[in-house]
Amino acid sequence: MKKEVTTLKKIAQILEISISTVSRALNNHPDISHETSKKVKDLARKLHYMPNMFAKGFRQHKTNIIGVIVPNILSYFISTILKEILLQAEVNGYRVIISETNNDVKKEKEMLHTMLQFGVDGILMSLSKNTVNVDPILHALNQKPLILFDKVSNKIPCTQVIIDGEEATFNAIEHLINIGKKRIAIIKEFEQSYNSERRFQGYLRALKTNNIPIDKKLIVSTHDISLKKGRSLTSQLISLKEKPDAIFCITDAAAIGAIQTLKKFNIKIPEDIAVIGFSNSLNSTIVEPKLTTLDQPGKRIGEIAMNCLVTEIEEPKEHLTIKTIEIKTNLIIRESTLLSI
Amino acid sequence: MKKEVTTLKKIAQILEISISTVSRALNNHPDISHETSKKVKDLARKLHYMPNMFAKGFRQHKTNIIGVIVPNILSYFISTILKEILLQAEVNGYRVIISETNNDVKKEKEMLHTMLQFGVDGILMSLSKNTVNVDPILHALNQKPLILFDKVSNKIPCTQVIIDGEEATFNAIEHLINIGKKRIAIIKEFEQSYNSERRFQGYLRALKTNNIPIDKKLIVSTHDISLKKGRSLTSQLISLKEKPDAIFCITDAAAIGAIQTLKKFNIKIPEDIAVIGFSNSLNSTIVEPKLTTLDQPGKRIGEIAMNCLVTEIEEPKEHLTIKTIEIKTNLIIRESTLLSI
DNA sequence: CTGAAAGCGCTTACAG
DNA sequence: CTGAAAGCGCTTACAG
Repeated sequence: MKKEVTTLKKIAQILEISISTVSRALNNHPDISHETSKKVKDLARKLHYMPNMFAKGFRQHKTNIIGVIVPNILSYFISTILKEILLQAEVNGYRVIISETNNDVKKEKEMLHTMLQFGVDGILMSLSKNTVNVDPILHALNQKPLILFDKVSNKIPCTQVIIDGEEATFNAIEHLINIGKKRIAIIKEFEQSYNSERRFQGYLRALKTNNIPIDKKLIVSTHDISLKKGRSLTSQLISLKEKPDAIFCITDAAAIGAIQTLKKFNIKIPEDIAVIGFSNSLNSTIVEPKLTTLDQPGKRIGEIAMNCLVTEIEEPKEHLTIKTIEIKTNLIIRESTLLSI
Repeated sequence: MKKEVTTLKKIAQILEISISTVSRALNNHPDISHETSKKVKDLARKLHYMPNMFAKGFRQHKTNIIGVIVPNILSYFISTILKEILLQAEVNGYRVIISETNNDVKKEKEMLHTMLQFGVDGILMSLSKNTVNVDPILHALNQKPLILFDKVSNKIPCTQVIIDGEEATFNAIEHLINIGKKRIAIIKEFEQSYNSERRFQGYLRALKTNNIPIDKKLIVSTHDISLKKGRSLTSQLISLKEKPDAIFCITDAAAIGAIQTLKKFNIKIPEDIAVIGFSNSLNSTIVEPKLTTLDQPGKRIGEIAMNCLVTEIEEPKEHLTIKTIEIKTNLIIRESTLLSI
């Protein structure tokens, strides 16, 4: 079934010239006469010649493959980033190998290893939730260009591309304050989550800037932020003696859970309690009331990360240094905070 | 910056044995003495030896890379399939290169070409919406195992893995009939969509089986099925003199659009008009009322497609024949058809 | 049980 | 302008 493949050798034999000449002709080497070059190219086309990338990569120590490692491909935000990475890769002539860790640190390490072994030219990576020991990553970084995005770590001296979650949250909280909210709760993850912590810092700064006292009862954390947890933590918040008048959730999923619970208890949104999420996911326009949320421009992240990687592949850096690129983002105001004051 | 890499040669030199022996020791060749083998393996570990997969693949004409081509990675259904493909690939020792066509036929052809050139061992593919000329695919199929999933074509003699959309839709329509609906509308795509047509056949069969006359006014088609189109086509349907009492949409997105429009016009769901979608997407549980929908087991599709591909890679088939694997699926009944009769 | 050698398909410094 | 030859890192048939 499998067809015989055309090689340089075959073309050379038919044309009765050397393999070197064929190779050069096909690579537009200036030395080759126009005549020869044309002859070779015509025949190559006719025979559907396809260079064997393996031989080529092997020879040139460049594979034009980049590896991408992400925790979970099902996340819409991650998909958006991947989509842009694929596009940019194509534009720059790279193929993309994707691996998913499912937040398993052991797998993460293995995948990093496999990718290096495969000779990828560089790696784009979003850390798993539980990555504590960064040694495997440092080891990889020593061998090939590596760039982190979204889930990053300041223990790794490389380029890192993230959303400016601190400022974004700051703006979201100020928006709540502007519509008259004073008891603003936050549903976040535990401390080990870098993104959650940045957002929490924004929350704290906004309260401080506006002279609103911090009430620890309004700060609730969970290990795995999700729609369900959004529901249960909201139940917890509304059973407080002094209820919150707004809830900021560090993900849309949790915010949707919050909305569902508030509706169940007939609490008016946003009059009694306003809600803000983070992601601008598809769902945020499907829930009722429509969710105010922070945009998460995955496209920008993917674009910048990929372009940085291409640059580092082509011009390897001498010294490893941490360089964080923070992308500004916008608050998208919808019904869940739309108060006619 | 880049570290010196360990090769067989280096290990051989240090141990003062031949490269062949090192290679055999590492590959557990039975000939090698236990002692030598241990010595080699220990040193290899110590030096972090990683076989150069390019040299290996090049030598063995096997890359352990498979290519996946899909129209759009942002679709939740596609992501689910990809997730399972990645998992199965890992289990079977394959790496996965993913490309996205965005329904561009020209790109589809290029990607197919690039993948072959890259020496993938096999290809998993979901056709773009506009694929008419299947020659490039037939050409690829002649060179490497290729399996289609979800978006398939009966013009291509290969294994194809799909949802049984005909039966699924048949069941959905019978469910509507069982709750007393008689004027059942369908929102579908135009004829060139294979999946849409299969679902439409199920619709027709269900009506026929239950002696319900077909009313052409209740059959509406669009080129690009979407939430927006769900809205506008629903407006169209409810402006009919004889309104439908149920709407079946071939995607969840369109069904959500339908629900939004019905609510806007204060039409009761499901009492006045019931709605069913297709996908069991995340959104289907977020809309209110929650959407009755057909599950689309992406996991099963990914699993079966990948396993078929691995089989074909390991035991190439002699003759190319079409073989369609249809996966049964379930109706998930939620509020949008939950009538207390 | 081990080694020398050929070869996978390609590129490129060297020679002419 | 063109060719012969080496070499990328590995595997394996052949010989001992």
